[in-house]
Amino acid sequence: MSNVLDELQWRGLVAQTTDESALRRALDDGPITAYCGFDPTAPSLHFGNLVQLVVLRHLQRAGHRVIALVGGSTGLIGDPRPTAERVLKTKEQTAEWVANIRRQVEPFLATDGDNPAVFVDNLDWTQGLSALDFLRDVGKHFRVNQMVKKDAIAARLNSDEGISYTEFSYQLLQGLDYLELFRQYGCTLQTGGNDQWGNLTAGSDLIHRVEGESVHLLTTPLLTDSSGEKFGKSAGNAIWLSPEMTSPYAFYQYWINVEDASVMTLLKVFTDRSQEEIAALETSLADKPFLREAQKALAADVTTLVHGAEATAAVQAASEALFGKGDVAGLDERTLLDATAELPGGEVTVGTSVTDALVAVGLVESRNAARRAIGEGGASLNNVKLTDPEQGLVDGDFLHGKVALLRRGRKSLAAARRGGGTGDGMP
RNA sequence: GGCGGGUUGCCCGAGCGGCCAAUGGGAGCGGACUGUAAAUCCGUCGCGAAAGCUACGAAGGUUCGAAUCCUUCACCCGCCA
Repeated sequence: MSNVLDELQWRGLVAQTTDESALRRALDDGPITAYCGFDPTAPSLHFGNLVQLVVLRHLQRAGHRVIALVGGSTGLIGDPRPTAERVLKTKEQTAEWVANIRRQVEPFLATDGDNPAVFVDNLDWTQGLSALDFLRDVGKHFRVNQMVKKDAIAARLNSDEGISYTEFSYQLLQGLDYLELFRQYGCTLQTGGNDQWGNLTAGSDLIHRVEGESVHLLTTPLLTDSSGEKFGKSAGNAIWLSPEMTSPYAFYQYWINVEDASVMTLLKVFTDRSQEEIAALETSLADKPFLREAQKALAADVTTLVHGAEATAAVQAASEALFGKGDVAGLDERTLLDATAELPGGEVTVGTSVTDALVAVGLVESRNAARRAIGEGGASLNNVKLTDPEQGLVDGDFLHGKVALLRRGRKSLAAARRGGGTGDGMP
């Protein structure tokens, strides 16, 4: 790979760029400085941000200087979504999330050596800016006529809800970021998701007007599955990078379950595997799909990237034990406890009905739902299908006297850990 | 400020005094088939064992009975000033 742009392209990480040949030349001519922003819209980064982190990694490894920006100020305003106005977060909340995100980004980039990543917070150059200065120095360079043409804004103007002035101003703030980084660091490339194109051009246009310089933009495609849905949701929940919010086990399971039609795309995007390795996995997928080698490779690499090798080994072993051919009742105590330690679960006493147990471990939301699941034949105890919602857990159900394995559907598992008491209803 | 339209379950969207826990679609969930894949087909989808309870923006009211009628409030949209 002569140019990092080629690398990014074959991996499917490039949706749009400004003047591609100029960008290619700039990347060839020597290290440039690139930045990507991460707004604190949640306590943790998520799947979507991972794509951007991967892009920064590639750029840094290719010898370019990278800046990771956290949106301490843009997070206070809110990037307009095409669908609905955001609820403003408190300043305290935002500051807390900024700190979280900053911590989460660091491990993805080299922070020492001769080309350390730079971390900035856009609150640093905006909090002291007065409204009047902002309107005079920044606002004057923006044409409302152009601003309203951007997709997210146009969608909102056409919606019932409209858009607040606050969110309308968002692109000015992001534009200012790029200008600021251009001035401070000579930054000439901004990356982001393709849905950010409008915000990114706000910056490059501003620099062009104010500094008379042409700078570059690069966006990554929106990743969708075969039915056009965005990736990064599991049962309606986002896939977070924080282990507190999405356990390493759940994270690994998400990737292992990726549909065949998408796994090659995701391998290219998220792993560092070479073209040869990926081609080999593609052959395996075509010839021996039941081995799921591509999914396993994807899950292993990405989990390692986000949670480290140790966590990955643990969840791999757990997955093997829980989904392998063997009978869970036959697992030795150590393996069983290690495997179930990765699962969500709860304490349950002997005598508790399986209905209550399913609720207690969080596999279903209500007793009604538990009964329904059992009625549908969709729940099992230690891999034995349940038929009677009133069945009580007995001593023998707790394997090695400690934990019973509850399953909902094919792949939702939880551990019922034996709690104190007999569960006979007597205090 | 005036006039008009709107606010229904996760989302879209019907309902316009009892037959409404609320048609339909989507998403979700489960089963069959498989490979912890996709597609397909089938089932299911407020809480409660049940009686019943809670729900149709909020609060009151009319009525034997309201998501449906009236009043006030909040928010959104449009037109006019």
